[in-house]
Amino acid sequence: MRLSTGVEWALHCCVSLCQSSEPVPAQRLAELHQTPPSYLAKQLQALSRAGIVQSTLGQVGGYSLMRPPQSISVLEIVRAIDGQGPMFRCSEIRQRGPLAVDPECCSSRCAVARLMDAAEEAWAGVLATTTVDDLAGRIDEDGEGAMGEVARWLSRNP
Amino acid sequence: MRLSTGVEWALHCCVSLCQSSEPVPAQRLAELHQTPPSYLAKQLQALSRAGIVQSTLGQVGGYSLMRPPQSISVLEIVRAIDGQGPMFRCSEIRQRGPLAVDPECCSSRCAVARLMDAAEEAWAGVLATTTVDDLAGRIDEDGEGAMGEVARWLSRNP
DNA sequence: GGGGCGCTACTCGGATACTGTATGTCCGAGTCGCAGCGG
DNA sequence: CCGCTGCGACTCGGACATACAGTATCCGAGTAGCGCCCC
Repeated sequence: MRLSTGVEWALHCCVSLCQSSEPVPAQRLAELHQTPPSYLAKQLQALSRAGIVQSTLGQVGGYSLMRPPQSISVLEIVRAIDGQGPMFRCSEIRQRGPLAVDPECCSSRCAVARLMDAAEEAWAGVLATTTVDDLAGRIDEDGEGAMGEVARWLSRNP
Repeated sequence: MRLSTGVEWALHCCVSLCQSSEPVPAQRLAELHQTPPSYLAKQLQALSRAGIVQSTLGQVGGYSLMRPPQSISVLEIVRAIDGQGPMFRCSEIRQRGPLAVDPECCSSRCAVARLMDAAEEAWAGVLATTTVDDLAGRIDEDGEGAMGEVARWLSRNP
């Protein structure tokens, strides 16, 4: 059970994007984070499909946040990259084998699945209550104005 | 970020095992849950390495719980099958690229990693506070004495 | 000089290879129980 | 009748294939800006 590498990149990209009012090309984001440009593009496309970032075509196009960073939760980004499905998928073992339970008795989920769901909900809760803006603030505190540098670097022409 | 299929099987196996005082062969557990015997054996071996179950060799050998089911947490089992590593692995993006932060300023973890760690801790907390015994109890409630049937089936000779 | 048009350069987007992990399978090493034999 | 010994069958354990998802890459479709030409 490992999170995709792209999740980390996507999070950093969103944090970086909220420092720029103008669209930033994927190429430039890849340069900033020193990641494979083509692969990062894939992640950004996923964010675009999820309605988190907006893509602009053309010569001065690129990606920009679709909504204010206070209204974008970390969970949204993780789900967009990693997929919507639950981490635990019950295969209904109880309905198989010599002691198979009658299917019509299985209206409620298996106890194992219920526990796993509860755990995942706790996990998701932490991520849902943190926004991109929160994250940017924390990174800025850690790095003593690191976000300002990012903003300057993004606005600077290559 | 998907949990291994083996996690589900391992959990059900542990629940079943606490219904039998005598060792149960992997073959028989596979029959009970209708799973690939060889693959299930792999999971049981992992549980054995983790010190959760005890393996007994010989003609009437098999697997049995090494400790009372009240002292085995679900988290232990999940970790044994799925691996100990954290689900989020920080690649220290902040130390790369044109705005690389000085490595000696990175004594504390990245803000993104801290958040992910917190989320995982919340997840693990739920699983750590639930034991195999709890799980068996819940399954028994759901299935109206399902555990008793399992105990009877396991003690019955094939 | 102003407006329209075409070109170019740049962007994203999806279709396409490759790699690593999860899944699934197999056969060998080891051990216990039982039967047979001897005392 | 009791104890020892050998055999056999059953067990686990790790080494070996396969399938799928994550990783990485590329090229085509589309658009906006800019320069040029015409009026």
